[in-house]
Amino acid sequence: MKKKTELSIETTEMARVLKALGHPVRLYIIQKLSKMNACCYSGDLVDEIPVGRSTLSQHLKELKYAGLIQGEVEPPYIKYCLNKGNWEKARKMFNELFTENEQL
Amino acid sequence: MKKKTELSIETTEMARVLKALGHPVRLYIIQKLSKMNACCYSGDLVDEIPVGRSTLSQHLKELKYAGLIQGEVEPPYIKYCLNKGNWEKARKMFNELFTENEQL
DNA sequence: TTTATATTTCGCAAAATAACGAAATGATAT
DNA sequence: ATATCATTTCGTTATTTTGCGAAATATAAA
Repeated sequence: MKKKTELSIETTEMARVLKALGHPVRLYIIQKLSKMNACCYSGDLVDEIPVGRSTLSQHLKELKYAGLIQGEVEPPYIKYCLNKGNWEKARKMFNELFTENEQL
Repeated sequence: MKKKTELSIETTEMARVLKALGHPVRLYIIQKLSKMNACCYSGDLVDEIPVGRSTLSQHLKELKYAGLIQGEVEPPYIKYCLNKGNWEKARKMFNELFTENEQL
């Protein structure tokens, strides 16, 4: 093969998810939501994570944009939970990545 | 908890791996090495991936730094393979991430 | 209506990343 | 000694990311 093809959409999409997870603060949030199978509030997180409120908000926004979490308005709070559907998709992608098979 | 602790080393380390995988070119390389259970040369990759030689080299360096691949000098080539040990570690980390359990 | 509370957006600065081509490296072949 | 080949390093530029505090938003309580 001498042709430079574009990388597949699947690869690009998966890289986007990995990138969203590739920051300690964001990974911590996802670990927490995943492991405890729970939801959380920005105000709780800001006490556990060494980062300011506005920065935390920015990270939550990115996780939301990547489709990994979703926010539910619950005045005066916003409750953040895993996006179960996309999380399951991610699980499958990762599984496939770690499953050795012969074809490309 | 009102104390802002540092994020754990485990989380920080895992984020580093995820970050290394969070770029389409790097993910493509890892997918290839993982799925085909094979090794490859920079010169082969440069024909498949829409990026220049020096840029590709940079990405390989990052994957190496993250411990995901290793290079074996085989003049005049360099043969890149998955770092099996670390790859297995990564697999376990990911598995744990996707395994719901109650404790944090 | 004013006050308080939780969170986000804005504006900015510093740092990191991505990409490129030219030049360097290291090895072999002529 | 010179030429060739695969790859990396260097120097640079453009873009993105990260982080902060101040200001804005939205909602509820006094």
